Amino acid sequence: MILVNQKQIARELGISIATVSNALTGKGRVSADVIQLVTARAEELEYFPSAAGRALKTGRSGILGLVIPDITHPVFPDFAHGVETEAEKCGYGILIADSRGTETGQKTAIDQLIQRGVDGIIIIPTRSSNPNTSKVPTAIVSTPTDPKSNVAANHRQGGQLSAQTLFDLGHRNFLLIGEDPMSPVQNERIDGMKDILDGAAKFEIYWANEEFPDLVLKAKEGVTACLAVSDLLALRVITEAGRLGVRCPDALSVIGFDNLPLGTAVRPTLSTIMPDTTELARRAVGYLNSAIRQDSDQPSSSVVEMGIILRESTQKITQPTQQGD
Amino acid sequence: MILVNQKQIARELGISIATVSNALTGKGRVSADVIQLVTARAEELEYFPSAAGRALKTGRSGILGLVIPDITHPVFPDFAHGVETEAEKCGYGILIADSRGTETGQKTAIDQLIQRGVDGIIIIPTRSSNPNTSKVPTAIVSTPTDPKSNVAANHRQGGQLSAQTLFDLGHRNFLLIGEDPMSPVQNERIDGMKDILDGAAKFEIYWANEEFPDLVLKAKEGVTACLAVSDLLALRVITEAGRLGVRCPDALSVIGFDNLPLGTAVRPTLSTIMPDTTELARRAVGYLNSAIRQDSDQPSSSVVEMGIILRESTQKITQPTQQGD
DNA sequence: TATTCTTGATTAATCGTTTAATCATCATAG
DNA sequence: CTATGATGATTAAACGATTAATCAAGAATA
Repeated sequence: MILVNQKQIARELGISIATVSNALTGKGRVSADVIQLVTARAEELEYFPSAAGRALKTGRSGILGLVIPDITHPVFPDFAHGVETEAEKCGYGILIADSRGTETGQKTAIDQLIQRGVDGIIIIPTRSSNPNTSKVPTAIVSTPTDPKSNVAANHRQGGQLSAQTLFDLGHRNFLLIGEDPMSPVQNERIDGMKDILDGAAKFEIYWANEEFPDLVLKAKEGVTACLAVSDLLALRVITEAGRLGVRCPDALSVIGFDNLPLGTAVRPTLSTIMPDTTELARRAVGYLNSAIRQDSDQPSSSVVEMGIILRESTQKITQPTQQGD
Repeated sequence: MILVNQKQIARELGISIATVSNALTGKGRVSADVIQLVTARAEELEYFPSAAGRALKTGRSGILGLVIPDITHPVFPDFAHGVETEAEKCGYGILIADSRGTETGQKTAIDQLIQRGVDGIIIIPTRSSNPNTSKVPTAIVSTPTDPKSNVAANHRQGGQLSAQTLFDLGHRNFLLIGEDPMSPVQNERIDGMKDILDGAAKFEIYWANEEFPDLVLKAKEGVTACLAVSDLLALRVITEAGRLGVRCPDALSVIGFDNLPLGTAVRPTLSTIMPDTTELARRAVGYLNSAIRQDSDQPSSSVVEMGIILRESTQKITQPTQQGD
């Protein structure tokens, strides 16, 4: 556990510490052969510069904070993964903090991160909160309609894509299912669906935490497609339908959101709408990066489009459903 | 973005920096009223001690590293969440690194963390790798049979619990389904199931990435229960069975592992076996903590038992299945 | 009164790295 | 032959917090 520092390298080679530092960082004036000598010795001794020493002097820690409402939410890992790889490319590490969905939790999480000396913070805000972060550069990942959002996925366009896809497959009688009517994300997705369906098809909206639709009844009424705001909800629809004898996708096409791992495990496999999380992460890190180095060309708020993954759960309509009420 | 440091507080109050430090940390000798004065002023100015300065002097960063094979694996978030809350109780932050499942990825991840000055590392090793971490205290979270494991969930006992539960419900003809025959975790779970069933009941083992069983045929042969090594696999079984007309849980009871969120979304809701991840995280952090402070009473390798969550997918057997071949 | 203790505060050194300022040496130009 | 420049390396001062060593002054003891 003995530490190798520049002092040791300097002593061994009989040169000054400053020269070692200059040789390793490429700054200052050092002869080529001394650079050679120093880097070789550093390699041998497995020298790693002290993060603390460097941070103290430069005022930058090389660490970004990531604040999320809930680690256990299944959408998170993909995003975190993207942020992590993207940050690494820029030479940053990622310190995660869970705000536990509360505003106070978010505040303490942010304070924690600042206290640990992060250079910047990426925040996925808890529901309609107003994170105060005057002290450190920040990138807020929220929804396009959130005025303080710096980076967002286009949930509304995702909703449009969801509806349009099934409309194009011939469906004309829809069930739109959300989980929580207070969620901005879910509402934007629903709004997108309505953009397409309003006036063009029949549809009904249900919020699952209030009332779950009677799928047999709905099937009888002519519903042939169900647009869910999440894969978990879509899973519930598929399996609930299956147990009631409404076969999917023959009698009912279903599509979800977020491309969770369950989508390839369930039978039929689940079609889904999802943002390019890698791109989302790249923009968040990129935005933060330029905020940190105070670039003049601060990128403005950007929005990432959503894409679709077609699997078995969405099919062309079989019998034209002109029977309904 | 102006920084408040001890020097500023000292200057404003007309005292020395050392006194400020002593007052804030409670060390040294300081009069009660000076402590009062200093803490009050620190509060006002929203003073946060510089992580870098403190780390440099004390040699400890207050940050733990967490190395995992794959952030996007659905089991991870629960564990990460536990580690994060547990670490926070001990005053640590968590720096995450994804080893991407490869041995070289793991090596670079560990090096990265060391370079960033973490005080210790929690590693979930990539399959049968031998992480070299002589440089920093380490807690390895693996399986009970892995000799280098410091903390582990008792997968075998979990397998036993899975089988025993359904055996007690009257089932005597089982399907055991794994995904990957090379996975130590999955094999230990299967071994546990065999511990219970060998000689006591009829059973067959399938590995899904090689061959998925014909559920209709198996039902005809008298199978009434399916033990899957993961919830994702269980989901596939439930939905595959449903689409083939083998109703769950009436004709087939199914149980999985890991308590994924999908377990409450699928119908029937899924019974599952899972470790107490909070406890697992607590032990990992606890082990690491005492390794860092070089406690003499270094806890030995510990194993966390698994528990069961009973939901709708497991039911008492209806007709005694003495018909089989 | 002289000596020792106690209390409360200050000085100064230290952690490891960076960097501006300085210096020595040698070559080139005037 | 001296003045100027360029080159390569060294000195020394930071960064912010901690901490051992020191000191001053008043209280207690002999």
